[in-house]
Amino acid sequence: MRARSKQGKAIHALLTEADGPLSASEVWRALHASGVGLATIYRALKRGVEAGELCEATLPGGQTRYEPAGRVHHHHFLCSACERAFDIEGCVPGLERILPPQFAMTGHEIVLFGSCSDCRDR
Amino acid sequence: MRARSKQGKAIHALLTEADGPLSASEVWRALHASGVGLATIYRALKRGVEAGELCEATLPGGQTRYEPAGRVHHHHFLCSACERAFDIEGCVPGLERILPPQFAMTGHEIVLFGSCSDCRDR
DNA sequence: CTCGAACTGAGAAACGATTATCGATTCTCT
DNA sequence: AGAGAATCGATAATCGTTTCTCAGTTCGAG
Repeated sequence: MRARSKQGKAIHALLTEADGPLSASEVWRALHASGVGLATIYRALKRGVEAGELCEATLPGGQTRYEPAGRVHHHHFLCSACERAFDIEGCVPGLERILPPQFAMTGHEIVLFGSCSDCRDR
Repeated sequence: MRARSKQGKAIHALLTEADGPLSASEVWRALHASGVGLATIYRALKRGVEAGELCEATLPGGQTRYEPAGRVHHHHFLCSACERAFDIEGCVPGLERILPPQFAMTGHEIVLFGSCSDCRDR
């Protein structure tokens, strides 16, 4: 196993410190100024998922978002204005009560929509 | 205003009778045997949204799904095997309790994942 | 019935997201 | 330092989805 490259460290650090899952292009927006190419970002994200260090967040929207694996169960807030996703702690009980019996549930995702603090005033 | 065409009626009927929101390609799979072209489906879906008769379901996945507008509040089940979406009646209370105060919530979506009845045995 | 507007099917084109390719660079081990 | 493998950045290519174009058809008011 080879050590993580400088670029790989930067990508991983960005995802770890972010307020929520990031898409490849969001990572690129943050890092291309320091010379990181888009292909490198896609490669690092894919490698991260294969290595079990990252996982894909299943949110609405055209692009895959990534977050560090192994986080405690949480959900997401999606800002309709800036399209950013934010982590939300906690969950709600009673989901199995609305599940019809013919389905076998393996997971769930709750997405709250609205405006984030940066966009709510404007 | 012109009356709905034969094709438009078929598309609307399909969406109304479906178990959940359908994507353009799902509609096409159901109707191309009767000679309906893919472009017609995209045009009818877009027209339906503009006319307020249809709305887009905001679910994870690469394609937009459509359902008749004006349905009572409900959520969706997404089969991981066949990728079909199904309507689920009901909702759960307490979502506002997990919303951090810096966000302004305008809506929410709950997606349950798992296997539908057709896929759970295989 | 006649005309023009709206609609159609087929296929080409556009689009955004992602992946593959290239030669150059960096890393790790010896 | 030197060899070989992994990674890099740039860019071309690919992929699935959606839109556009065009010539032919259908609708509906007059």
